Amino acid sequence: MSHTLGARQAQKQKTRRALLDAALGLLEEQSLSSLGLREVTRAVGVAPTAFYRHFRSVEDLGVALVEEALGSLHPMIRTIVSTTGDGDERVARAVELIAGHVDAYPAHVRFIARERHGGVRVVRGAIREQLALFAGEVRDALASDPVSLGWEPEDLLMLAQLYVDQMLVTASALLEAVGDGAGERERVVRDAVRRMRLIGIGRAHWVGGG
Amino acid sequence: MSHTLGARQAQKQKTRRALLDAALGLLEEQSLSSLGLREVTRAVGVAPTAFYRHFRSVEDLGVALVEEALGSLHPMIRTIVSTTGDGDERVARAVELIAGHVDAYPAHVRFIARERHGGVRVVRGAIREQLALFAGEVRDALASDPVSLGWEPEDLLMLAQLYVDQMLVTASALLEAVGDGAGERERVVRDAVRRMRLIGIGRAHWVGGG
DNA sequence: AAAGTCAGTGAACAACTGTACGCAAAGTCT
DNA sequence: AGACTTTGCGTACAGTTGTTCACTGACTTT
Repeated sequence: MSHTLGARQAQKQKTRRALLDAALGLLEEQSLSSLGLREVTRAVGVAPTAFYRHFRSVEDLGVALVEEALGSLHPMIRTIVSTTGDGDERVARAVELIAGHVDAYPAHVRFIARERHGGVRVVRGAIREQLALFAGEVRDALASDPVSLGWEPEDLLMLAQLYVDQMLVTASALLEAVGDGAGERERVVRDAVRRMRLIGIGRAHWVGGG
Repeated sequence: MSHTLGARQAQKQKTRRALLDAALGLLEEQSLSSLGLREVTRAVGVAPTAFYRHFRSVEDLGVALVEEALGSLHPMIRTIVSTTGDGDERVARAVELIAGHVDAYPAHVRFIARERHGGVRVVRGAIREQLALFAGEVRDALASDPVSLGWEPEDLLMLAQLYVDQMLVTASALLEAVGDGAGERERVVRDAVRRMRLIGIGRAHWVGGG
């Protein structure tokens, strides 16, 4: 069924990639709901109608971008979550990992930050779904940690969501910081570390019920 | 200088309001960078060219919306911040206040959440600026609290930003919850309260330096 | 009462949009 | 080798967009 992906499929994938990349580039300075199909094909250098061979609409392309941007992030989540060591070390390691990802895929990060609350319903839904998966993974990791012994399941999920949100806030802050001076980036990283540390302290002294 | 604002100016203000409201309505299901000038005037029932009598462009209208949506929020910030009482009471009061605001001005809240990372640079800048003002106010309030005695100024601002971010996260979560069942809303409120409480606990046990 | 201001009009413009249709040509299968 | 499939092309259409211009008519000022 899958020898080496015939030259036919290969070319198709290539065009598809080009469309996705061009869209991602254009989305650095606008949002998905204003992105035109023709705009994308023009940037790639193919006829407008070629678009339909790959996506049913721009919204469809948006969903594909979500899966690409967030689907590939699961390994990183697991890496962060399974990192051993002292609390502060873990936080620093996690923020470094996030910063590295932002440097490597800035357009993906910007896209997610922008479209998470953006104007396209299905894309918002796709992002929400992926983030819920992340929160689930983080919660499971938190659950298998002695610190979480007295915790109720509900509170664990709450904390996991807080961590996921912080991850996004940090990523988006880093993105905004690349424009400003070089020192700005370090300031953002330091701030992110301290936010995470404060949350960690809250976690350590948490008392359920209330 | 301001007798009773002649019938001329009054009518102008009325149309301006209509434009802002129509735009706000249209922005519930799309983002600013895809909002057309003609779309807005059509919704109001005036000629496209009338738009220019009030705003230079749609971006301009966006900035006006930011000032309207966030400028009017300063009193609420001060109310939250100056509320006295036990920690948990304050948190519950604050979340209630936020929830009330979301109920009263859902379109404004949606607009801010959407355009904070949206595709229009000047609007992002305007929002960022207002949020920085909020963070400053919160920091000042935190500074004049005995709990913050050992705190460095930098850390106080960090905490203030964390609170402001949480406010937005809560507001946007409440917005998404109105569609789902009635119980969903209470769940979101409970979650928000616990997040804020956890942060408060982290604050109480914070140790600077490190 | 006359002169001036100015919010809103309506027609016209070039440029753009998404989508439908049939065609070409290259890859794949029998 | 021949039949089939399918990616991409070109043309065309109706509808939309932002912006310009000269205009009307109600309100203000003198």
